[in-house]
Amino acid sequence: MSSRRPTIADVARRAGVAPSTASVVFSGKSRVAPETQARVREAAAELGYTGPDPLAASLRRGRSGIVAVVLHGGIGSVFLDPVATVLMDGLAAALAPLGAGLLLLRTDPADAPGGSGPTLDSVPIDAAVLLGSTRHAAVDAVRARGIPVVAIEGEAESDIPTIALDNREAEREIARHLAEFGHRDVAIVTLSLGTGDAPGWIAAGTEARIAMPVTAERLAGAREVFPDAPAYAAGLSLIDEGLRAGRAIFAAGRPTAVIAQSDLLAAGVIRAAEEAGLRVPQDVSVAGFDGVAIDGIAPYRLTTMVQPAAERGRAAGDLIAALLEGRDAPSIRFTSTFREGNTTGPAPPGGDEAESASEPGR
Amino acid sequence: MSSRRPTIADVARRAGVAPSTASVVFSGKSRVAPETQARVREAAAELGYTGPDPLAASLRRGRSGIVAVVLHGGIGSVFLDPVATVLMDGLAAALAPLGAGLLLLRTDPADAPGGSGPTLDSVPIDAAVLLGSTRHAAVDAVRARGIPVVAIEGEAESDIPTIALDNREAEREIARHLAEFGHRDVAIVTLSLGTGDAPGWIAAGTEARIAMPVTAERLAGAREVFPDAPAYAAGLSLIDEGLRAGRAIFAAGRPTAVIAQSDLLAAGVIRAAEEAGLRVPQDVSVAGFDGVAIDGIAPYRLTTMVQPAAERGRAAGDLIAALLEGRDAPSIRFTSTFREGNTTGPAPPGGDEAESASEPGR
DNA sequence: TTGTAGGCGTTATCAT
DNA sequence: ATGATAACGCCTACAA
Repeated sequence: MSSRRPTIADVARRAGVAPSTASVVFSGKSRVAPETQARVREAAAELGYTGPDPLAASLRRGRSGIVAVVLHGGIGSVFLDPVATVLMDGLAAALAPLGAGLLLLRTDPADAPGGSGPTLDSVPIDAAVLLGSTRHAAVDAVRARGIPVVAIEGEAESDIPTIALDNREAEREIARHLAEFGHRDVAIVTLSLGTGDAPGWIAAGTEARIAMPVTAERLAGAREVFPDAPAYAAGLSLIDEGLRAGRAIFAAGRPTAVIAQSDLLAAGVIRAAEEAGLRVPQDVSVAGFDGVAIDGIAPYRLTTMVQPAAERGRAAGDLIAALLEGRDAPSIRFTSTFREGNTTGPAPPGGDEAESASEPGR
Repeated sequence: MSSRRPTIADVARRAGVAPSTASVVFSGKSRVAPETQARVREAAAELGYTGPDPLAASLRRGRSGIVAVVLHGGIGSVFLDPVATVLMDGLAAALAPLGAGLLLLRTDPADAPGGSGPTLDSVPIDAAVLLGSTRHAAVDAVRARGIPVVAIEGEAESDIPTIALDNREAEREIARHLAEFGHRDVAIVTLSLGTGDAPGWIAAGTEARIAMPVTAERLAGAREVFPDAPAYAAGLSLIDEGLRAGRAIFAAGRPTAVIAQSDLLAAGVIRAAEEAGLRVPQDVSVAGFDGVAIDGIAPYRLTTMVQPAAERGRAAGDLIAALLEGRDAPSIRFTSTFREGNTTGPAPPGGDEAESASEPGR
């Protein structure tokens, strides 16, 4: 018969009430006589009406109940990182009471013209969370529209409220831990530089061009303690990438300790050390960063800086909630805490030939 | 001054054109004189108008550009599984040309009354993808509204189009591979039962109650070859869970082969074997399932059934695209292919005491 | 090429 | 407790 889906107006008509009354029956916003209520529900059932259309309701309310999460790179590569995963869980938890869901968006929809993918400004969102860098063309447009935007790990200079981490201080702390153990000959494995360069040793000039804030900050922290340590940049935060980096490092020299910028990388470095016949921590100490649970690295317990990932996600959610209510909310900076595991120990005695791991790359 | 955001009508007025003209300038749906266009854009810039409101546009078009992905459990636990991750990537890729983004929704919004979380029927979506089970209250409501729903790994009996996998046949195939190698004494490690039970040996009666289709199907396939093999149910698909299961198995007996229902579980079983002083594959063979890249299990290459995870995700996306265009689209069943690695081999000779791994649990 | 008009389906407000 | 009305902001025939 009718090809059109029934609307709340149809239901109201059939039940013999006003549309506004029917609406209230579904939203529960105000009291309705039980009898009227029953009539409305009955009419709805007869018509096959399943409730207000979310799109129309959203327009009317001015809220879609959707928060965008802007990712760098594909879903696959982002969620391989347990930190991102935990962050998202925290975020989802904080947003759930708002009834808001998470919409995954990527920054670079291949720029193909003609609308290849969904974009920040083509999609009905109430707010956005930036996961990597805050530099993104559509961000300004979205903010201009009055939509709250929050960043996790963004550039410091931006005026976007940020859920930051004490990357530099934390990395310095763990570097000091190694220094106190007597380590002098240390190598560093960094996260992606974000420059598009392939993984490999970081040349002197490259260091200033690092595009990923996290990477740069953690490196700077380590550098405060070990200014001349050679650094190898990994591609992604993965065990296998750490393995590659570790192989390169142990092929080039015999540092007594390796500082990895993530626990996954550290796990890979440990593998590489084992491969090279080195015991951890007797022959070489390995330190990580993040402190999230890593599947499959038992029986090691990494010495690492534990960042409050879930709390950060939750904080982002709370911040959004605040902004959405019109309160204004400040950036927050979280602190990491040192956790000693069984992967670091005193520097082995002997072989004090300075800089045995020095600048191998070229 | 004005507190209200400018609308396209404001822009049109200021530019001295009709609203429809301004609209066309932004959508590019039809040619507009360059000069008019410039006037409109200028007016927009002056007013701080950043483009049509996606919500209003969506209502008008009847499309929100959002596809829901319904997950079982938190984001954290779902994305720990590389298969899910790859599936999602494929899905996102297939949906991008449609300009559709992925909205993450979980099945069990803690059931807290009063609307604790976003739900399938409270959110403006164009379609939905069910990731785990298809049994979900809101699904019917959504389908009643005419919204396409597609399942990945759903119950067979449902009338929802499904992207299926030959779980049973595939697992039978790999079991046969082991049988041909002479293995008779085999243990099985299954994925979650979905019953809420804690990990542990599967009692005879439990087997019929398995709620996760994948688990039941793969188990059935293995059972065709090894009807009496003891089976241990893991909680999640994780290396550490496989390790736990493996420990339990090797503590209880000395099977010559272990069939794990996922590669992650297999990786854990291998660890457990190493712990127990068993060499893989000389002393014990280990077979997996999925064939996705697993971070950190080098140098092993698992013998496994490779499922086309990315293709499945893409197929789900294509299916949705078809349904959205009104074409109707059939369920698809994908086939897994056997891949021999270095973790399975001939059953070791000797010790033929039948069923050395038999029913240890109780 | 540009303008006019009507409606997409709701819900908030105000009156009754 | 219920009803009438007016937006929410846009888009698309259709007419000029």
